[in-house]
Amino acid sequence: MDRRQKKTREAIFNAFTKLLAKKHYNQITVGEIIEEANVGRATFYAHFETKDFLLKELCEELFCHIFDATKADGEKHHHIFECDAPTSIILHLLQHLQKNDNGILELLACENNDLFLRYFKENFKDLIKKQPQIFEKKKNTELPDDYWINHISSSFVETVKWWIDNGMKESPEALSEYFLAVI
Amino acid sequence: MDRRQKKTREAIFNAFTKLLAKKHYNQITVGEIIEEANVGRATFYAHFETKDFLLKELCEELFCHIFDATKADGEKHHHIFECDAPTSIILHLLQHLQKNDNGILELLACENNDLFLRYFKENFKDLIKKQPQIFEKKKNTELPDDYWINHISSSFVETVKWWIDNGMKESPEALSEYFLAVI
DNA sequence: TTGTTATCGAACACATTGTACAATAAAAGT
DNA sequence: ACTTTTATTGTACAATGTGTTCGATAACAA
Repeated sequence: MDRRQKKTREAIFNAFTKLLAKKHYNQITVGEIIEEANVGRATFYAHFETKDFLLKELCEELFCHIFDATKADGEKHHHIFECDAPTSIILHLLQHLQKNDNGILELLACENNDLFLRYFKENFKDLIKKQPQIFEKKKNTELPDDYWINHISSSFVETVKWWIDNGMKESPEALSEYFLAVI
Repeated sequence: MDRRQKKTREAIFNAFTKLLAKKHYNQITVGEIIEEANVGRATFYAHFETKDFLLKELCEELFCHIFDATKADGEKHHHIFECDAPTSIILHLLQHLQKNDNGILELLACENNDLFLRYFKENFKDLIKKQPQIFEKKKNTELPDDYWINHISSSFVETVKWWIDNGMKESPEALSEYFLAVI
């Protein structure tokens, strides 16, 4: 990709992220974004069809990044943990979040986090579907698989959300224990 | 309240609900609402400051209604169930939802249900906070109360969401069992 | 009946959107 | 170094939506 394209794309993402931390998505205008990004109006529309597409692409970049990193880490540390127990995966994710590489925390914490949380949950669901053995349900219960996967995914997302909203006082280890306790 | 005011307020709510079942909130214009409701533009703004306020008031009416009904039912049938076990309250709520008095199902099922689900969860939280004895956590775990209440509330909302998204094939009794099984 | 109040329709200023185009600057190919 | 291609820019533009104003009309309450 052209160096110029990367630069403007980056600038628009940064400006958008900065604005999202302050205002609700609905109240952010394209005019504000291009002003914050120092980018021409036509340039914006050359990159993104609408504001909605911008949001979508931002989400995809962020979550691809964090979940790919998790998977890569999982592979790398496979020998250390010697099994992919739930604890190790959950911990990896929480620690990764705590580091806050991409400013993802601001987006998960901001007022209109619905869309981010939805993407978060979908990515987590996929993670579980690919490795169903890590969260086996108790064998005496008659739950639909689909319901079970949905339940642990949303519980995890809600756990993270609770964590962030309460100032992230707890350690990733403690939070991981809470989560595994209710599951 | 004036009979005319009630009428227009009702008409606007109905039009808005109808549109919400079809289109995303962001893509609904005031123009469409007043056309569907057969109401003058100035009249709309005499009732609701903005579209956001309309949504807020609609949510409040709906959930006040359903949770008040639940509480009232709870009182009425108190002698039948003889205790406020989780089962009876959950069943009441699910049966109430299944009846779909206020067209609330369409709103919970529609594309942009985030706001409704949030209101739903908040109301459920309040219900639990007022009667904390019905969902006691296991005594050997060291969970923060706040985390626990948040967890069962969001799990219940997610259960209902899953139910609706899957066509509500299960009976309220079965769904209630699923929910209590994972809690 | 009389006074009050909600509604109406039309008009209005204003903001935002998404597009078009010619000029300019940066990148890539030769 | 020269040329070609491509991205960016600024401006202008039509189209749409927002929220307000105002006089006229109809429904309401006393």
